Amino acid sequence: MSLECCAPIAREPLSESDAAELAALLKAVADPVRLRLLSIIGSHAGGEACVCDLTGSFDLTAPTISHHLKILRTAGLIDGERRGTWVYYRIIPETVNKLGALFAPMAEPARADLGLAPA
Amino acid sequence: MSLECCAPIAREPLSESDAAELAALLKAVADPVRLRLLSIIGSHAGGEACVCDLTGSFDLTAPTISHHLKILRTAGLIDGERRGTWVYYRIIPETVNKLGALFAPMAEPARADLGLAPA
DNA sequence: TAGCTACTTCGATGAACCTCTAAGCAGTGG
DNA sequence: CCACTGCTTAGAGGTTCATCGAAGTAGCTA
Repeated sequence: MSLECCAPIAREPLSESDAAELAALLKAVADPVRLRLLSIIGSHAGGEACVCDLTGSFDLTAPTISHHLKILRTAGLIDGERRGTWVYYRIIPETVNKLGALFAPMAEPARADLGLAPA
Repeated sequence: MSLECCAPIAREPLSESDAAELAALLKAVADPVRLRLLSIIGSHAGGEACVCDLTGSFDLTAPTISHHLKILRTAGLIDGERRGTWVYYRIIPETVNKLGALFAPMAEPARADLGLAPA
């Protein structure tokens, strides 16, 4: 899937393979814990956060957090790097932008396209 | 959740309740079949499509398509209306736009915010 | 009324998923 | 070398989910 994968969702029918790839990406963010992980990492000072900054925000065990981070990393949404004792995660903006492009703002009525009503 | 629910994902940490609501919305689109259903409905002439226009595009039974349409409708992504024999579905743009706002384009480096280093 | 088509609801099955505990790996420091 | 902390991997248990066949509802037509 290229960086600029697909037209906005309502522009033209998605191919089966594009839909599969986008669905996999969306499944990675379709979880409240992972959504909050992303937002915490992305808004953290320096653009990155170590796992120790994350576990405190959840009533979950460390292995569970690690599991969610792995899913985000596998999906290409974040990248992790070990520096000494700690592992730091950072958002990969290109992947997030792909989702933004998919749901790019629609015109509200979406009916002008048809020549139905000039008014 | 208001129309303009949340700041972009990487701007500030999501609240637990916002994350839960957004995750529910994302789970509705995190499926290749539903993604294609949305794109077919949205790009169909007239901005709407009847179920009979949809089933032909999938190797799935009618109950399964109906199941996916119900999930999209429950999530507020589409709206259905019966006219005579057929049922027509239409995208609700406001809900789609909510997702677009969540993944609004990020600046690529995202490090200028810190005053860490101009160079 | 009866019959036909379009679509939805119901109930069941098998796969995928979130969470945990236990155990393993990496790095630091006595 | 041993102990300790930070994080990940492995395996298990309970829940959710996609899909199907069968049955139900809604509308048209004769």
